[in-house]
Amino acid sequence: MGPRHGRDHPSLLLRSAGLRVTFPRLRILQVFYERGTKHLSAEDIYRCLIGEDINVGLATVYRVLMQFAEAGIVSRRHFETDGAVFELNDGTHHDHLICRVCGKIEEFVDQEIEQRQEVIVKERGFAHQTH
Amino acid sequence: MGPRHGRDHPSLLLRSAGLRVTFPRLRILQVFYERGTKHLSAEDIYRCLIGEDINVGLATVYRVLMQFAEAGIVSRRHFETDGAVFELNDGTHHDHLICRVCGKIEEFVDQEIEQRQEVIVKERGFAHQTH
DNA sequence: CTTAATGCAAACCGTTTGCATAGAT
DNA sequence: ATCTATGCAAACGGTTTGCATTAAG
Repeated sequence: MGPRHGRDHPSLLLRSAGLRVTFPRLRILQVFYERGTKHLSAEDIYRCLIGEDINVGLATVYRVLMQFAEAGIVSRRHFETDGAVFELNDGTHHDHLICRVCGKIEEFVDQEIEQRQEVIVKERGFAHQTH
Repeated sequence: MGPRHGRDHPSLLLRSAGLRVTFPRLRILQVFYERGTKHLSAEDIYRCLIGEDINVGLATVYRVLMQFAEAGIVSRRHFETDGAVFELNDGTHHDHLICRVCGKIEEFVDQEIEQRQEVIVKERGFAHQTH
């Protein structure tokens, strides 16, 4: 059921998310595919789209990113800085390692940590549900 | 007398942080001590101080919180929501478990996770430093 | 043709800052 | 007396929204 992006044709990806296929949405997807950086702010994306033949407004970038996030196409992250960054979902979960000096973000997955998190959530999960 | 476990007299705490002892700073500290909730936004604190004999401005709340954070008295957190929350430092490190439905925050510490994090940071740490 | 998506500008919200005044040492 | 801290209001940056227009289905 989980959308397998990354290999799907962008139009199909949008359709299967129940979104109309429009220029801004395609273009924003493209930026994610093209860009080396994995974590992009709305502004980052907006700046990539300025000065092109067809104009895309900043408000649209925000709207599209929100829709993408709701559809599971991207994830919205906040880290410790103000302002959100968005990251294309590739179906794999991972954590982040952020350099406090240069802000560089590296990703990692550690099975031990994942397992312990599961245990802890389970331990407390029931308490939450009764709340 | 000497500092008592975990909670110095507020004035001493401020002094030892190199901060002048002022009404707003004392009052904001008090709010942290009195409030059951551990994670407070600037607004939360501000609202606690409205309608009292002496007025404390919102800008002051922000300024004081920033100073407290710099002095290590509180920590600033962002979680996934917009807006920062502040938490009194008690010297112990912990992680957070946040309910996606009601927003409730629980704290926990897990030694296995802490150790794995150490390992991972070390593994990648050198790469960072050369950067 | 119908309904959703877009651009633009204005609104918004949390946070920061400039400035004249009050307050701490 | 000095020099910092405060309140207020205005500025700010990121994000959202109202509305008339355009484009997708």
